[in-house]
Amino acid sequence: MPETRPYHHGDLRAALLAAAERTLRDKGAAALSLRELAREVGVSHAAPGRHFKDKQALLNALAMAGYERLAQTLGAAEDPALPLEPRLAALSRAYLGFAIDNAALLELMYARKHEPDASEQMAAAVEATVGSLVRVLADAQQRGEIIDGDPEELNLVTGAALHGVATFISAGWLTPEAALAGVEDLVHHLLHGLKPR
Amino acid sequence: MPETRPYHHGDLRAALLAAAERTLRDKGAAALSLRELAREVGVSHAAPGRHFKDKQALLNALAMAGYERLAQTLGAAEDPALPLEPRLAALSRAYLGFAIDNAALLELMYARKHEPDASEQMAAAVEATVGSLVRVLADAQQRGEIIDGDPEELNLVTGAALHGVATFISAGWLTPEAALAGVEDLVHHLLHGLKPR
DNA sequence: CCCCGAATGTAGGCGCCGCCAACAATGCTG
DNA sequence: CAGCATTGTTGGCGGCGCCTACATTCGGGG
Repeated sequence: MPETRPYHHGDLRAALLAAAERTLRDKGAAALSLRELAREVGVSHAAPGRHFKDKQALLNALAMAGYERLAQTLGAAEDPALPLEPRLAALSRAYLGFAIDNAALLELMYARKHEPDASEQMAAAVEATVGSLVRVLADAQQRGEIIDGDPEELNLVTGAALHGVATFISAGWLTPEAALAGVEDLVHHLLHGLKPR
Repeated sequence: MPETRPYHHGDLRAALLAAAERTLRDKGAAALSLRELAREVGVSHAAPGRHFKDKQALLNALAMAGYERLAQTLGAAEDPALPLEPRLAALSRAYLGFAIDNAALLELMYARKHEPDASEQMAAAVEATVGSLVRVLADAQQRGEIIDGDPEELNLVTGAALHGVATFISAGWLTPEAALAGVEDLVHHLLHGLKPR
C-alpha cells in the first residue's frame, strides 16, 4: 500500500529546522535551500513559507537555536569549584568544541542580518551566552585574582581571543586538535600577559 | 551619435573586480551576482565567464586583492622606531580600520572555499599579511621585552584577539568607535595580562 | 600584408532558486 | 456540525549560475 502520508505534517517547523541544521553541518550554509529542505522533509516547495516568512527567518531561527545550544554547552562546562585558570580553560575548550562541531552554524550566529525586531531576541540570546564568561571574570575580580575594570570590557579580551581562535580553525589555519591542545597556553597567556614578569 | 562601444572591453577582468568590490562594500556578499556585475560593466551576462571560470573564482580573486591591500595597510602602519606597546597598538588600529572599512571583504578572505590549488596562493598571501605582526613580536622577543616561545604561537594570542574584536564589530556588538578607542587597553591587557602584578 | 587561430564577447537555454497567488485539505471552536 | 483559520499544494514569475553555439576582434607566422 502506498503509505498515505497525512496532508498535515504534524510538526513541519521543527522538521525543517532539524533538516536545515543537518544540511548546514554536512554541506555548509551555501547549500541551504528552502526547496531542497522541503523535498527532504517530504512536503511541497511552498510549504516552508507557512512557517518562515522568508529564508532569512529560517536562518534567524537556526541562529537562535544555536545560541540556546551554545549557552547549554557553556553552562555544562562551568565548574565554580575550579581555580580561575582551569575554570577559564574548561569554558574555552567548550566554546572551541562547539565552534568546531558547528562551524557553519556559528558563522550564522555572528551574521547580523536580522531586521530590528529579531535583533532584540538575538541580543538577549547573545547576552545569555556571553554571561558564563563574564561571570567567571567577575567572580575572579571579587577574589582579587584579576585586575579591576568593567568585567564586560575585560571579557572583550578573552572573548575576542577565543572567537578569533575559533575563526582560525574554521578558516583552516589551525587544526582543531592543535587549537584544543593550545587552550591551556592561550588562557595562561591571557591571564599572565606576554611580557616577562 | 550612439556611442559605439567597442566589441572588446579592454580590461573586463579588472572592471569586474572593481565593480564587485564596490558592490561588496555597498550591499554585501549576498548581493554579488555575476549577471548583475556584467550589467553594471555593460557586457553580456556570459562575458564574466571568460575571465573567471565560476563565481568562486571571482571571489578568490577578490580575496587575494584584499590580502594585498591589507598587507599594504599593515606595512604602512609599521614603525620599528616605536616602543613595543604603541607599535602593536598602531598595527592593531590599522587592522581594525581595514576590518571596519572592508567587513564583507574580510569575511571573504577568511572563508576557506578555495580548491587546493588556489589554497596555496592564499596561504602565501596570509603568511605575508600575518608577517607584520609576527615580526613585531619576534623583535620584542629578541630585546627581552616578551616571554620566550615560538613567535608564531604567541602571535596566535594577539592575532586571535584582534580578529575577534573585528568580528564583534562586524556583528554589531561593538561600534567601530568603541573598538578603536579600546585598542590601547586591549594591547595593554594582552601584554600585561589580566592578573594583578 | 593578410590570413587564420586564439582570445574575447554575445545569444539563448537549462535547471535551480526564492517568493507569490490561487486553491485544497484539515483542524478547531462556537 | 458549520464555518473559519491553519496548513499544505500547484503553478508561475523573474533572477541566478553555468553551458553551448556562434560572432567579433586581435595578433603573430607565412
